[in-house]
Amino acid sequence: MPRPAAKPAPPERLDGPPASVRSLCFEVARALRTALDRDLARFGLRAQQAAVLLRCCRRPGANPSRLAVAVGTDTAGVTGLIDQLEKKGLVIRRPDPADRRAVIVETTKAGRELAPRLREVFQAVNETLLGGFSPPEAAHLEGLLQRLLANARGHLVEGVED
Amino acid sequence: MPRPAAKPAPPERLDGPPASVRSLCFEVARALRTALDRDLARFGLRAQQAAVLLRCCRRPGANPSRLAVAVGTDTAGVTGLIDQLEKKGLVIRRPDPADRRAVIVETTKAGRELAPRLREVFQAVNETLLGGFSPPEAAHLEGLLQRLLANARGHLVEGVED
DNA sequence: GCCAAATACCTGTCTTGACAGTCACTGTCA
DNA sequence: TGACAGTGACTGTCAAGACAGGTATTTGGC
Repeated sequence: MPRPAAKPAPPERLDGPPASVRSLCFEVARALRTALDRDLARFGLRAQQAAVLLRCCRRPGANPSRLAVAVGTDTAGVTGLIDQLEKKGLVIRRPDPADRRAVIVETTKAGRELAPRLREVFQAVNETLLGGFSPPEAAHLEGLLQRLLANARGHLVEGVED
Repeated sequence: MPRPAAKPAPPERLDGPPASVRSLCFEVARALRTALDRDLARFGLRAQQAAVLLRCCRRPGANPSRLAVAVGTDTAGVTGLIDQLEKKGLVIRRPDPADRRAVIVETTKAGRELAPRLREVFQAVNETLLGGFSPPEAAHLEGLLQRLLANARGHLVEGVED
């Protein structure tokens, strides 16, 4: 069951050196997730559950492995998310006829009907997030974030050879 | 006990519309946390535990409320983090003589000795993250992230009056 | 065709984030 | 002084991220 409403930690500057890029990334992500969870609460869903549902709608024939990559977790996490969505009657698991290890996740009628309203929530959050950004500015920001992401993932890969 | 090493989800592009700013924020935060956790694992700490410890070192006389704001969670979360650090012998709780409700979190000798090495890890991740960014570019990015954060938090506050 | 390796999914564990609820204590105001 | 709202910390609950380990199935090499 999703949280009713959230009173997130009060904004405040913390670090001696003004908030680093690193901590800003964490704070933005946290605020975003909280906003999504709160706005999705009236549909009885959390952000990740909604993301999985939308993904299933957009790309029929979804399986847990691909869903995991799409929503940024692993197959174990997706197993739980699908469990919840199945309990709510929004998706069903079906055995894959082509591969008996695999599972196909299909949306139910209820799931497909809910999807557009969830998309609106994501859309609204996206727009609020970029409020005051001109389209070229937003595109620029996107490029910068891509570079951050590449750097962060690079740091991960580097260390593997320890 | 911290995770030994991490094999994060393979990088891949997912969304029809190229990754949105929103999902990029999530992905960057996730990659960052994983990187920190992995690099801190050899000290037996997770990112949040290390953040709390460093905060206690930097600002002696820390209490859970302020720590919560500093590391981006609530007092309940901090209670758990302090529990872990106390079990590891890196901090101790002391009653606040001035306010019998309150607690002062102090670093132990072991905690203070560990701190510089933790700082190095955070520093290294910060530098990797900003690899290829010139100082003015990094400052610019910081400003953009501040705007994102304000927007995301604004969206939260907006909705409260529903 | 057979066996080992890889793959797909699941279960269980640990940690964290975000609450709600509780208790003890403080500060204030009548 | 005595009631009372507010505060600080804690407990408990639920969902999620990130693993390890396990089972069933497929695939590739021989």
